[in-house]
Amino acid sequence: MSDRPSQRQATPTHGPTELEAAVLGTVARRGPCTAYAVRKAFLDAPSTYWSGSAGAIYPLVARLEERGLLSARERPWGRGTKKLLSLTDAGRRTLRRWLAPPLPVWVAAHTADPVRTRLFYLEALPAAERVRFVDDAETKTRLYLAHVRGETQRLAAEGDPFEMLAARGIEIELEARLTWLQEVRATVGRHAAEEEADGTHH
Amino acid sequence: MSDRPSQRQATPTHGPTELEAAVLGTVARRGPCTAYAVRKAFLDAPSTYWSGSAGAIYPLVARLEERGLLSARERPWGRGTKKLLSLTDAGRRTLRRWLAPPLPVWVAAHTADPVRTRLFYLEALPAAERVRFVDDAETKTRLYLAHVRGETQRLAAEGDPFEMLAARGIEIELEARLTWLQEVRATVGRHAAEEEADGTHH
DNA sequence: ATCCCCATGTAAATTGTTACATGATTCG
DNA sequence: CGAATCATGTAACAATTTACATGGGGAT
Repeated sequence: MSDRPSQRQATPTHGPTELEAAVLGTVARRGPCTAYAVRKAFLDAPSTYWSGSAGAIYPLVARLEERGLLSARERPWGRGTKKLLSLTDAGRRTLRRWLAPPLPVWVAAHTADPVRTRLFYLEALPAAERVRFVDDAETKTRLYLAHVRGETQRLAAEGDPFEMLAARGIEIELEARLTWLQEVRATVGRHAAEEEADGTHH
Repeated sequence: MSDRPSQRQATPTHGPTELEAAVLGTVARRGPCTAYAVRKAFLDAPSTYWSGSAGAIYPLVARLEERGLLSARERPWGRGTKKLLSLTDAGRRTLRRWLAPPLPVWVAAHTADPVRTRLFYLEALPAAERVRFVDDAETKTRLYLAHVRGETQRLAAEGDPFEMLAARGIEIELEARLTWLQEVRATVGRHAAEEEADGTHH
């Protein structure tokens, strides 16, 4: 497939990066809020994709202000002030353009699943160890899935529908991984059995 | 969930980054090969996660050589030479340790799906546009899925089983996304219908 | 001969990470 | 009053991207 975008590095013509758009989106969802609140939203999110580190958010917010996508007004806080961020019209347009179809092709492609990445190279492991890999992947996926299911239920009751649907999407993705791991187990298990039968294990 | 790793930044104690391990794994799979061949493997891979740019691979390979995980021997090529990379014993150990269970918790967590990310912020779009978003996501996912299915079939015949299983994993993930998009469509479609009924669209 | 692939890099810029630093506020 | 949280940053560093640069080999 062609069309190899950056996702990480901003190219003036290609709209915001994923993180930039996520910041705009967060401000849109919350309404006027501090950079710290945006940061905390990433910090609290279960994903490890964005760390929400101060060193990422504050410079990013400053860039978005410079580009006129966010505006800040000071709000008294203690004896100083804090900065409440809002979307400008341009910011809202940018967010909508990022969301609106047609999606770039790469957005609809497959994700980078570190379990799948490892499987791709699993040949480097002895056959018996491969079985343990699959077992471990399954156990940990199940564990994580249980947690996400709790979240989904909570959001179904109190959250907004989009947050809930996103959590539901995670559920479905993890269930799919479990299905896949069954197939993997079949192949990997057969290899291990054959090796055992050969007596080539030591 | 705790345990927030970098995935991108090497921490001496925490083993290789994903990209470093993928390079080691690629050399392990191919046997002795040039840095260019590794680079091309990433370039040809359908994933946009790693660009396989020269600026990423060559310095990375140099780092891995310095750390004694890869060794290079010169092979005559034209009037000069090219460098054939092999795994050292330490390199093989590092790769195995990266592959072997127990997996770090974050590896078994959900992936960063840009479609899901967008859905999380979809409220910022007018209701009618949201329906078009879902339609477009479905169409593009289906298209991509068709391509991957072809790949899987090809690999089932000729490829090694791990490559095939990885492709199969992508198939299952994309099928799961389609399932999820059905659920999303139900909610999003209902909202749009309600808005239409209200006559609040303009 | 021309074009595309093989092959190896470097340079500048950007982005993000970890870690540090500081202070105010709120809650128990 | 002490601890956790809110709030805002900066500094050093690492990794990666884009773009540039160069040259040999093989096929049409």
